[in-house]
Amino acid sequence: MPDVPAILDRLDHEGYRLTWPRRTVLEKVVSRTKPFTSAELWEMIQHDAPTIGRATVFRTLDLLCRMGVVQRIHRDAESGRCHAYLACDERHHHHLICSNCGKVTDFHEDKTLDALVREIEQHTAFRVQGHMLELMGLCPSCQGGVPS
Amino acid sequence: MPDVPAILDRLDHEGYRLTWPRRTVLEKVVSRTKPFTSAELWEMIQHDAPTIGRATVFRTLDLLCRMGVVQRIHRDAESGRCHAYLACDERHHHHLICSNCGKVTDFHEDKTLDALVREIEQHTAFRVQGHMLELMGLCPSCQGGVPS
DNA sequence: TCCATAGAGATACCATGTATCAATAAGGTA
DNA sequence: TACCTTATTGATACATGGTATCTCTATGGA
Repeated sequence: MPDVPAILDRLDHEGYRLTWPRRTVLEKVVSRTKPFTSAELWEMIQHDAPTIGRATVFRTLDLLCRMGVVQRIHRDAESGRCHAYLACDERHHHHLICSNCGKVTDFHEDKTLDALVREIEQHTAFRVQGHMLELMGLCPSCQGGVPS
Repeated sequence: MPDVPAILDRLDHEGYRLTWPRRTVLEKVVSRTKPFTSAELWEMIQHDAPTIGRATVFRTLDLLCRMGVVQRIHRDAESGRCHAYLACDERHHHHLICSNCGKVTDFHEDKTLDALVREIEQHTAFRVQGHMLELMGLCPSCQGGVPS
C-alpha cells in the first residue's frame, strides 16, 4: 500500500512537476489493490476526470513504472492480452495472483530462489543477471469447496 | 529441436489439414533457434513465400502455441515490447535467455523450484496452480572480458 | 471424381502504446 | 504579485501486434 504524499514528495525531489492530472492518475492507481489493465484505468479516469487525456494516463503510468510505484505484470501468458499493471511497494519482489478473485500477495523467498539460480548457473554455465517469476493460484478465501 | 514430420503427424491426427501455408510457416518457425517476434517471422515469410497472408501467419503461430510447439516468452519486461516466440520441445520447462546473443537454454530444476513453491504456499496460504519463470543472463560464450 | 468444409487471403478493425506539436500552467524569481 | 521558462498537457496522428469477417480455394475422405 504505497502512500500518495510520499510519492508526490519523491516526484518533487526528482524535479517532476506536481500537476493535477498526475495527482489524479496517481490516486486512481494506488486506490486499486488488484491488477488492472490500461483500459480499465482509462475508463476510471474518463469517468471521474474526463478532461485528462489518454496520452497523459499512459505517460503517468510509464513514469510510475520507472519509479517502481507500479509494476507491469504478465498474465494470461497463453493468450494475446499480456500486460496488466499493479501498484506495489518498491524493491524487487514477486507476485502471487489469485486466479479466482485477483487478490495479489507479495513474497520474497530470496534464499530458495537464490539457491535455484545458483543451481541453474552450475548446470548451464550461464551467468544469470535477472529473472521474472510470477505465480498463479488460489488465495485462502477462494479455496473453499475443493479440499483435495 | 522439434522435428517437422512429427508435428505434421500430430496435426494430421488431431484433424487439422496439412496445407502448404501451414507447412511453410512451421518450417520457418522451427528453423529458428532463438526467440523471434511476429514481425521478424512475417518478414521471413513475405520474403520466401509472399503469397501467404499475415492472418495465416498469426493463425499458424497461435495453433503452434496451443500445440506446445511454440511458446510465447516475455522479455524486456520494463518496456512496451513484450512478446516474442520461441520454438521449443513439448512439456513444461523454463528458458534462460542470453541478453547478449539471444541464445536460449532450457532448464528443469524441478526439485528446487518445487521446494520454492512449497515454501511460498506455507508462507502465504495460497494454493499455487501455475507459474511463469524466465531468466536472463549471459551465455558462456558472451561472458568474455567481464571476469568478476 | 466429387463434395463438404477447414482453411486461405484480403481487408477492415481493435487494443495498446508512442510521437508530435501547439497551448497551458507549475513553480522559481524579480 | 506578476512574470517567465519550460515541463507537461490534450489532441491528433501514427505504429505495432493481433483478431474478426467474409468470400473463395483446395484438402482429403467417400
